[in-house]
Amino acid sequence: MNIFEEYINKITALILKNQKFLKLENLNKFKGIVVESPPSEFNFDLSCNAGLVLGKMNKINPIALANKIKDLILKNLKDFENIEIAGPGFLNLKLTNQSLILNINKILESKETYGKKNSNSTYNIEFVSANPTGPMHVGHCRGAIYGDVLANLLKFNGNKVTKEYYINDFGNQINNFAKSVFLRIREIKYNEKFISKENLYPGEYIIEIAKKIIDSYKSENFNNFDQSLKLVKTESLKHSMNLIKLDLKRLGIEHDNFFSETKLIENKLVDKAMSYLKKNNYVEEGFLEPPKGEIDKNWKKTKRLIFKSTLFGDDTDRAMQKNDGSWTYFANDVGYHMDKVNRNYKYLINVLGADHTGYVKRITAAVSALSKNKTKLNCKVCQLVKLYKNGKPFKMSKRAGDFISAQDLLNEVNKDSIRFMMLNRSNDVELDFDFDKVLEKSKDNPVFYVQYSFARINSLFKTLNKKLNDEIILDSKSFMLNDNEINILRKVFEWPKIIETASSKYEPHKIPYYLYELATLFHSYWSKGNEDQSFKFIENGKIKRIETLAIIVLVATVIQRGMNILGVSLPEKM
RNA sequence: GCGCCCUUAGCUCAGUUGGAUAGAGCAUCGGUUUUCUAAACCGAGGGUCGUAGGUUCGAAUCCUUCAGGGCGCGCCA
Repeated sequence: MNIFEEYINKITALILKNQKFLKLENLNKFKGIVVESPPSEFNFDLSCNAGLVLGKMNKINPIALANKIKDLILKNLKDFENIEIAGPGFLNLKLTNQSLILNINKILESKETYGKKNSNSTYNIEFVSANPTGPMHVGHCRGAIYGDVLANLLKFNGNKVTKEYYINDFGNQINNFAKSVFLRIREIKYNEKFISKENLYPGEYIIEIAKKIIDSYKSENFNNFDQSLKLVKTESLKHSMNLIKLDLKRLGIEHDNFFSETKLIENKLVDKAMSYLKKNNYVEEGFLEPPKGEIDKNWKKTKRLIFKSTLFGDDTDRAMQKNDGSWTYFANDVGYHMDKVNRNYKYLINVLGADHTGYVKRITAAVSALSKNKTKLNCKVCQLVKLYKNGKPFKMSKRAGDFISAQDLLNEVNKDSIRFMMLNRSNDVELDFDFDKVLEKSKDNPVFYVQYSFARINSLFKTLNKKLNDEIILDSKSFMLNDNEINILRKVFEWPKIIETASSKYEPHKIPYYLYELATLFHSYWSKGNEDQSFKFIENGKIKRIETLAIIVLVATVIQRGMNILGVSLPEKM
């Protein structure tokens, strides 16, 4: 249930029925008319801009029109005890106690599903897809959490979601990775000094992987790289994917499907995609202009297969083949996305890091071409994470191998804080992540703040010897909400709207913001009892007013739903 | 040179299908604990929404200009 939706429907139906009386010729499908919550200083439950919007369309004074609509509503709908015209022509509406009770009961009944925006579509979310040449670093965590929470959110609404990881286990970097492991094996086994070179991976984890391989293959001599390549490669990949999966698990993330680039090629999916695109004249042999950026001495103007991605909004056409005629990384990815398209998802989402911004247009173009514009690929880019420690920037350099891994982070900070903090920003702004702040147990740290409100609620129920899901019966004769309660209730009414915008725009960060605001209202109400005895909830071991209990259960319900979607735990006691 | 993102209080940021007096947290200053968890609460100060135009009853939000910051710009992955 969504109270705003409910009343916009009632009000627009009423206006439609009385179109002639209101002298409205143009309704334009009520575009732009909304019911929302008014700014808190007005002390009303709902606000509607019908007078403003329809007034403009029909050239009628908005305040006069709003007044007429007000009379109509009061005469025909019994839900409101008071309506006022405010500002340039807003209708501010106050619900009767009767309808407040009705709406509270609806939420109490819907509990598990409160806020759900019913939908039954299918989604594929590709996220993380970190190169399997080493463990995840902190930067990967942001996209990982973003993708995971997006999946939770879409699932909450009833969609089928596949969480997918594309393993780039093909190409030069994997060979370099295998070579690094091979040389470390030689170092351990034969005391050959490992000399770090440009294309090799220096990290400590390479040694760990080397040791594991030596243990598992005691009879192997590892004398010749070419001979050992296949073994070392598969084994190294297995171990580093395990490292990544372990990190993901510690973050509370589990993918449904791991898609291997090597298998993609073995199954000739790229060739299939290419022949499809050729048939439609989206790919043909040709020449490209040299790149505009840095000069590349390996660049050659030779004939090769070109994808005409400019037909689908890209800035330039893209090469599908390298100098030696083999497929480019992009061509492989096109093959992969052909497979995704063929799996018939309604929506495809790719979560990318900031360093892949330049990739968005071409892959989006590819999906348009592959699906004849039927499947929409949406690429969401997560901006950089800037690390701080003691308020000072913490630099990472991948080259020297001194980057901060997800493990380092997880060893210092618990998963709940990482998840909440990484989501506490819109994905398209840079995020400052301070190791120290995230460990603080105070209002600075929003995770604790929200968790604490839930712990307080639980402690209250413990004192009352009641359970959160015990039935609550409100008596309409004596029903009365105080200012704190009505403010909390109005916030609770907004929850479905938060879910709706967060999921339709793929902006999960709205959830932590909202939960923080809700927790603030609750803490504020709670603390009132410290200043004024009469605001204590409990007297002689019993709740003073049943309304208070109802409101508090609503808060707990929404916090549970919200934190569940965020994948952050809610201790009952802190 | 081009593309994407960003510019809102001293700091970090919410707020964009155009709406009411632009909001939080931190920091600063002042207050609250015999009684349901002070990991909390209450109060005060703090703004030319980067610049200049435009669209209209109305713009932080839409369009254009310019400036500043970030990321990227391969036939690497």
